[in-house]
Amino acid sequence: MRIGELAKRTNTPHRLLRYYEEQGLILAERGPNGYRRYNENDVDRVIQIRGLLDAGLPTRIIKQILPCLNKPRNIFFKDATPEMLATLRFERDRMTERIRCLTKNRDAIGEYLSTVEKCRAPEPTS
Amino acid sequence: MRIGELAKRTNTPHRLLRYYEEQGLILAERGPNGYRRYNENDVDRVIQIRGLLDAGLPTRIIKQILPCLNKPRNIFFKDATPEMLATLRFERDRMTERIRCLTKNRDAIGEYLSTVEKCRAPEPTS
DNA sequence: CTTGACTCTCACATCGGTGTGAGGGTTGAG
DNA sequence: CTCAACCCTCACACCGATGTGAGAGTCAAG
Repeated sequence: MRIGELAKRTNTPHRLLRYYEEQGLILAERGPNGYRRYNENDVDRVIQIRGLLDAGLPTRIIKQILPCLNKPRNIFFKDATPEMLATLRFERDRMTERIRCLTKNRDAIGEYLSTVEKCRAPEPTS
Repeated sequence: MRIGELAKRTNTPHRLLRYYEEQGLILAERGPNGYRRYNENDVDRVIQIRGLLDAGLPTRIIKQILPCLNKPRNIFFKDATPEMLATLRFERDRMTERIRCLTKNRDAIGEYLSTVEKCRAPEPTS
């Protein structure tokens, strides 16, 4: 598929797809006319990228962790340098901390909401 | 305490504490000399703010949800407008989505790491 | 052939969070 | 008194993610 379709299916502006490519997060083949060609996998990949960006990870880190993820477990074992592994552990722990923080605050919001609802319920609106 | 101590205890540059104040996330009393005075609660509050920022929430949203959180459940029930409640639900769901994404990717990193470790273990380094 | 929808590259703009420094007041220890 | 270590405000700079638009090529439908 071409960039327009990918943009629609991932709900992502063209501009950002090109940006992600520039940052090395996705790579697109080119048709003879110079147009980018994407495949089905790219849809999930872009969605994943956007999710991680939204969760506060910078492209630099996403680029490092993406190759180690959701792959048919074949590659990426030779070039796993100690520094790389350390980075991965560090980011994994950082993500755990983010999850902890988000969960705590989300639950607090939920609790607040249900409290409010309880206060409102006995008093019918009309 | 003054800004320096808060900065040290929250591991946050002065600049940002002033920025958070400017954005309405914290509010500091002022001593007669104009110096900001903080209390113990502000330590946790700043840490919480930083956690949320790191998890991708903008100050604008943090400002909205903070008053509904970790409070002695007393206030903030009259001014809970329907729009406000809708915002809260929306952000809560967004946070849930972030948690889902982070968890999935963190676990994938963990899996990768343990796979690598398993490959390395049987082969002593020396 | 023409037109409109799509694509390309390039470049400048914006926005939020953060860094940095200038210029100046306050305060406590020596 | 003086000096160091704080604090203040203000303002400009940076960086990463994103918006926007100009200028030009491609291509299918009419």
